[in-house]
Amino acid sequence: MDSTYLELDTSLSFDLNLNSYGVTPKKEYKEFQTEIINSKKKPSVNEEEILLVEKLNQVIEENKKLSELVGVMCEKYNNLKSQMELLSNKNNDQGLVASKKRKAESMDNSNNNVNQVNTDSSSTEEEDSCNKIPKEAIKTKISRVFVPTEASDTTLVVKDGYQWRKYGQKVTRDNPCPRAYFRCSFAPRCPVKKKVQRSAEDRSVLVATYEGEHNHPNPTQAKTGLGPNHGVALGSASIKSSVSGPLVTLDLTQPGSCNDGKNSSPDIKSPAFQQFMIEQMASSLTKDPTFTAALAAAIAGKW
DNA sequence: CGCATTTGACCTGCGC
DNA sequence: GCGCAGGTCAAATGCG
Repeated sequence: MDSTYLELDTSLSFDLNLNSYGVTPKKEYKEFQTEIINSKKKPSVNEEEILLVEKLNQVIEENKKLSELVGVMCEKYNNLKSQMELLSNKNNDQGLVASKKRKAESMDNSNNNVNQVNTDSSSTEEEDSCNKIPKEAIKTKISRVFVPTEASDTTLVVKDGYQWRKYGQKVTRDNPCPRAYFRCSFAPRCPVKKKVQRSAEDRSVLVATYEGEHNHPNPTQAKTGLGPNHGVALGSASIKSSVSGPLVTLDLTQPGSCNDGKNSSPDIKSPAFQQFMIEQMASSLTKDPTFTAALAAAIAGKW
């Protein structure tokens, strides 16, 4: 399988500060502040200037906090990833001990097979061919999407273009915010599930975990010729803009596959790829009208 | 009336 | 074996 990783490390999160462009945010802001002050020589606008500087400082602080948050998230992701690699290595060493999957999941699979038994036998053949490997590692693609929302917004809705039907909600131990469970309802047999929960650390961030792959095109993107999975970027790393803000997608697909347990895409770690990602992020931000409008508003002191 | 959402009950895996 | 926690089911409820 072509599972790919977004190898995010803390350095990348610092790259988000645009350090890679040779310009530190602070420096840029300071230059900007002096520019503003120099450009406005009227003594009557002093108060306005002070106000502007204060607001810019606020933005700097906010940027700092966001960078720290991304850093923490990346750190945790890397920790989890290394743990998962350790676990998968263990499994390989032990001759791929059968995973203790829940009966419900196997029932889901059997239901799928029942549904498809008359029309499609390929799925059962596929399972037979990979009998020795845990189904989870083969069939379940897991990716995580971080969606910035307003903290006051209590709805656990992540607009990704697909149609979701909520089938459950649960409060988990590690997070006081409830977790909502969704199934893709666009196609009746689409196996994709989605869990949405607010981040315990930052209530303004929704964490959507996608499991599985859509067996149909994205309803909203089908017109543009994009194939399945592009809407949530399953199986790939992506940064994209949305109405509510930029989405950061992390693919948590396990390294274990039918072929091997090694990372199949080392290029992602390369500086070139990270540079590409940075450029994509910068491009997304500058192209995002919401962001540019907010920036303009901040400059104009209208926040 | 049909569909989506809510929510308590139930099921299953896991650790002790 | 028991209890806990995560995940799912399905009846009740709400809404257009």
